[in-house]
Amino acid sequence: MTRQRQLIYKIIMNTEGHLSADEIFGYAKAEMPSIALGTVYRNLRLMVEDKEIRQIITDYGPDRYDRNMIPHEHLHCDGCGKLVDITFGGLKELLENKGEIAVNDYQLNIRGLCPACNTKQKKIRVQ
Amino acid sequence: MTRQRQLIYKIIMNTEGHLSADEIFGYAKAEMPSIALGTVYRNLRLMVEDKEIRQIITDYGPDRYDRNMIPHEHLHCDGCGKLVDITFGGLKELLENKGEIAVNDYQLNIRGLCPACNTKQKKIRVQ
DNA sequence: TTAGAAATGAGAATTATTCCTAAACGGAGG
DNA sequence: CCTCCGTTTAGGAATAATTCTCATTTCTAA
Repeated sequence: MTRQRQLIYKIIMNTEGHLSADEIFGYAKAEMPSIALGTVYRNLRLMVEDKEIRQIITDYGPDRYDRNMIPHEHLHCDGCGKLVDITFGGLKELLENKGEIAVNDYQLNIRGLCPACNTKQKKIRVQ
Repeated sequence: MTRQRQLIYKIIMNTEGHLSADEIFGYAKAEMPSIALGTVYRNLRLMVEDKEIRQIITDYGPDRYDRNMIPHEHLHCDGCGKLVDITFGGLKELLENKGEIAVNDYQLNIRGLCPACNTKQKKIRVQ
């Protein structure tokens, strides 16, 4: 494992949120000014293939990368604009039973309101 | 509604599968050689906004467009390579009940085996 | 220590999509 | 039918994200 790959891995592991390749490149460049964007992309792809990290494909910008390998869903909140993790256990099994299919991997992207914004919204409605 | 938009709409409605913008452009050009790719993209975006058609974002190539507005999921089969529609009713409600969120829209992309390939696979295992 | 393999840095190339602008179209009112 | 005016188009340039190329550098193991 190269120094570059170690650094990229460390950055993702030390970050709570969801980083884009360019953001990771920015942080990496601060510690290792000679690193190239292509190296970041190559290593991200390799890590995704090795299932060390998770890739989130969205419809409103660049892909994002996530240290959380526990299967979970992503919610793009129309209220606060954030990309939020949602855990919804057993979806894989549910899909396999209902659909007569085999699921190797899946990605569920939701657009809607996160728990916080949804609660706010309900209160407004009640008033 | 312009002739261009009518043509694009007709092409999508007359196609069973999932077309990319470039494929739609190809069919449209056959009937109206002067049509521009930008026009195809613009009208596709407008139709998606008006919910006349559905956009499928994938992780292995260009976006695809689908006439089927009934909520459904997409399965990219590792066996035969096809992009298959899967209908799995009530997922929206399930998500809203479990997650305390509001769902405006969602997109579920599965990678795995379609019913046909899955059945084949099972038979092989049994033998 | 050195040959061969693997990974890097720098930037060109590719892919998918959006943006820009002058020209063409279309339909409401005369 | 004209003509005006807002809308849409064609064509191509621009952009954004990502991958590719290749000479150079860095590892690895004999």
